[in-house]
Amino acid sequence: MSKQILTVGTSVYQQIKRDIIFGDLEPGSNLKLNGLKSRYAASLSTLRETLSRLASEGFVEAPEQRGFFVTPVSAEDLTEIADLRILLECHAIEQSVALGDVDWEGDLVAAHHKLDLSERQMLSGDHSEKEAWKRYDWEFHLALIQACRSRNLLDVHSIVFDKYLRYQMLVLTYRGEEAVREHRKVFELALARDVKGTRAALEEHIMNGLNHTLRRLAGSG
Amino acid sequence: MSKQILTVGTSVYQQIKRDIIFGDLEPGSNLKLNGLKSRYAASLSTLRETLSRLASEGFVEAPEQRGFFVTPVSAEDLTEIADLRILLECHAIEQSVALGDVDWEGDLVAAHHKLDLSERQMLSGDHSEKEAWKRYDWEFHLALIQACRSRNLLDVHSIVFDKYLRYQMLVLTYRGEEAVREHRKVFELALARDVKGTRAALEEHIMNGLNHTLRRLAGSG
DNA sequence: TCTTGGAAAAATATCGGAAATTTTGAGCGC
DNA sequence: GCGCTCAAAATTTCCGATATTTTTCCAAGA
Repeated sequence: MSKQILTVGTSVYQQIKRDIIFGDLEPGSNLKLNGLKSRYAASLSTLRETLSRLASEGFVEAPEQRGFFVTPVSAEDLTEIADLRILLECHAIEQSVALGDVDWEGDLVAAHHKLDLSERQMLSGDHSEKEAWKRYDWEFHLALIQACRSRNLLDVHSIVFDKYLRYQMLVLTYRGEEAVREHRKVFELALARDVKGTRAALEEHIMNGLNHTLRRLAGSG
Repeated sequence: MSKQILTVGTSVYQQIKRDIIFGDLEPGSNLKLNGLKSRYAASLSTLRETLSRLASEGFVEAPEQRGFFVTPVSAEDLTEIADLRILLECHAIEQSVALGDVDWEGDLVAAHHKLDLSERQMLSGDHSEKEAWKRYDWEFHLALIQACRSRNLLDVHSIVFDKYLRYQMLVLTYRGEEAVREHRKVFELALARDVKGTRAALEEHIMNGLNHTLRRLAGSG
């Protein structure tokens, strides 16, 4: 729980990434260095360093000599990202469910419990804790695949997951009851060590989320 | 063919990445900023920016407050990367072979031809053009999956491919005749639009490369 | 009116140095 | 000999200033 003392660079990196994912920095918008300088209280060099990192992860575009932009959104991009997430996460969950040990099960139970609590709160109409819900959702999906034995796979997945999350945050709506059921189903199949079943349930969960988000994205604009 | 005028940052980025992939910067070695400054003729800020990018791609490690290191190598890491490459590239090639149009076929034929020439030169004992061979190998594999219709997938793949390549360069040896045959087989199955066949041939090609590289890696230590 | 040229303004890219942190190593007590 | 402390050295982190490039805008000519 204790917060490590952060360097300015890391702190600014986390803030900007968060602001992009939560839509506080609008997709496609121009990130003027001087503007960011006052907003995030860091020097130009530090900001450039941060934006370069985000650019290589794909949250920012950095055309040579003409600054930085928040990566735009589009239905095609969302579809690609969801496909990629399915490819990576479904592969990882198969490995993980097959290989996970007792500690993995314990962490998974804990993560699901916290997500469940948070989703019930959202269901009851209290959307104030969107950021907390986002964290629990992430931690649940991470717990599922944690035992896959590939750091490289987990690293790539986490970036794709965050990109997917930006779209979810953008449409602002919560799928409710349906998502709760899907999470529970994946959870139970994973504990039962049903490799193929878990995989199928996860794929369905992501596809449903994609369709939901695509509809809202088209609806708003 | 014309070379764009590059910014210092981009130029240094390409040089350092190349030096890591080709082993001129040793795995695990400490990248002292002042040392790099004279070697690559750039300021500290520019170098930090570059190293941050490479760190987020995974070629460099950047523990907080204690500098930068070339990412170490290990048999486990190589195995993970090969698995990831199979996951991504085999998925992409299925899409690509199914969807590719006439232009795709044309580019593929050209890429295979150039790779074939380069490999024959390597076979005849002339290893002077290792860097050119590397480029042709990359361009061939890229041409194969180019029509997959997912920029996101291609972007992730290119990083994983480069990481795999570093291990190949590290062991220095060329698989020769065998690799030539495998490339030709993948090429012909792709042109024949045999989706599953191409996929299987590609997977076999990567697995053979992995085993070859793993043996050499263990051998040299 | 439309296009073109080209300064003025704005923004980015790069650098060198100051501040903060980690590493080194010599001296001291046990 | 071994570990500990603390200051010196090395290194990383961060910022302000300069150089370069792009963008804006206005006027002149077709």
